[in-house]
Amino acid sequence: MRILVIEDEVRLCEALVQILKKHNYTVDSDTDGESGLDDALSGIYDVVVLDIMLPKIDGITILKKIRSEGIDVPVILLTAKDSIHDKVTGLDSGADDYLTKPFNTEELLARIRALGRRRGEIIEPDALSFGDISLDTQTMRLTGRGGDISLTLKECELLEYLIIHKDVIASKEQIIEKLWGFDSDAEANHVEVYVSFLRKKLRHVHSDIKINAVRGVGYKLRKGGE
Amino acid sequence: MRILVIEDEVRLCEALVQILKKHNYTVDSDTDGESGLDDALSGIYDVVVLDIMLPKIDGITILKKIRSEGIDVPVILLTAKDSIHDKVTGLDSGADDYLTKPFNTEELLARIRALGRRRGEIIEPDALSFGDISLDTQTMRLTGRGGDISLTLKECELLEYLIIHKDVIASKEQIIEKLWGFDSDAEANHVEVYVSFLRKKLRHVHSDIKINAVRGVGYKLRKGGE
DNA sequence: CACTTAACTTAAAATAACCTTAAAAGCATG
DNA sequence: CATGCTTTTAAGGTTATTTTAAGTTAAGTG
Repeated sequence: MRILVIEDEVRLCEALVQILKKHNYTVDSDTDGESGLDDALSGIYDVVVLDIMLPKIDGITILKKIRSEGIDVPVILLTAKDSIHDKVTGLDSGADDYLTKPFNTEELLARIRALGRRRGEIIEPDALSFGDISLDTQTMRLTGRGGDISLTLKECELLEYLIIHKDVIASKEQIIEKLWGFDSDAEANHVEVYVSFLRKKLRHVHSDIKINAVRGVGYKLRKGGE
Repeated sequence: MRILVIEDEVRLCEALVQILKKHNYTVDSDTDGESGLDDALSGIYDVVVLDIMLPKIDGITILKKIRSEGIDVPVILLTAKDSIHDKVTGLDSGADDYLTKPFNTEELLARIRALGRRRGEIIEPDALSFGDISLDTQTMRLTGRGGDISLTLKECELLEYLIIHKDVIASKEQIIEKLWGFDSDAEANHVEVYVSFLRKKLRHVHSDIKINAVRGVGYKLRKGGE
């Protein structure tokens, strides 16, 4: 997952890069329209985050050029103000989404994920992380502070689900639906078994992450110091 | 935090209401444009979730009417397809955000929270609270002025019921019906036992909330200075 | 004030949820 | 078709929660 950020405000640009990298995306950036356009035309990116107001070449022009070259990478426009005009022009020119400054991290990340879903592709970061562990869903490897280990498909899916839903308690029903499908006859014990497998592997990589069972409700990840 | 959902697909509508309620929002809903508009014009909502395709009056018309009445409640549009046209029309008409079906819970919740932040207000779920306590029904944790503690399922349901019905005296029969179901053979003593459990936990978090027994009638919460 | 009844509290029993492990079954690969 | 790996099944053990039950306290009533 490669993201290109084109934004001339240096501080904002760096902040964006840092945030995205933190979430395990691969990120490049430009601070002017000219080099931004060059990079965008390379066609190697999965998402472009594009400011409208840019030195040398403005965002809308870049967007039009990209599209006229037949590159249909998802583009998220950054509009300086709450200017409907920019939005409309941007969407007309082939943008997939816009974001009004100031915006926050969560929102940007949500939109990037949403873009992936909308196109039916999966624009996901290659690795998820939580506390002292990191999960590479591509290679299905779990890395902790004391080594790494490979997971089976179901283990990986379960941990992925728990990390993505780290803020809520994931019920067994939800987990079953996700891992075995909506009308499977999988039982609660399936989940319990995999939770048990995962806990063992978490210990194996010396992570201090715990899978907390909330009786009658579901499971929730917990970091060491909580 | 009051949310209005206007959506004609009954199943989707109910699902939305349930999900939002589960996250401690107060939710009303309509399944056609006419009653939807009526409710929206009341101006009491903090967010409106509005489907575009609706019987009687379509979403865009509703949106325009709302705005022409000077109500600037945040509106999230639900667009049936990936139709840029709908988005642009919607944004022109004064929508704050849109969501393309199908979408998932997380995304909707994120957008609702994001809307609040963007406007600088705090559109947060009412973490069910009363006096000096606050109850998170998601994690089943009770927080008081001197720490927090986890509740069991029944304890949580009981306290939730008491808080929601804080203005009236909750009878044991009502409580039994809510916690154990309509035709259970649960007895009055069950309620008494759980009231006792709760009182102990309220003391544990140093709350000054009291569960008042009204002889022959039921229970009612009371704040410290009452 | 004595009596009755409702409510309170607590401990112990029963139940249901969850955990773990081992073994069987399924599946792909060489 | 044998091997190794993943997934499912199943059983027994552990613990948290719910229910039962019994003794105690408090409130209302004549």
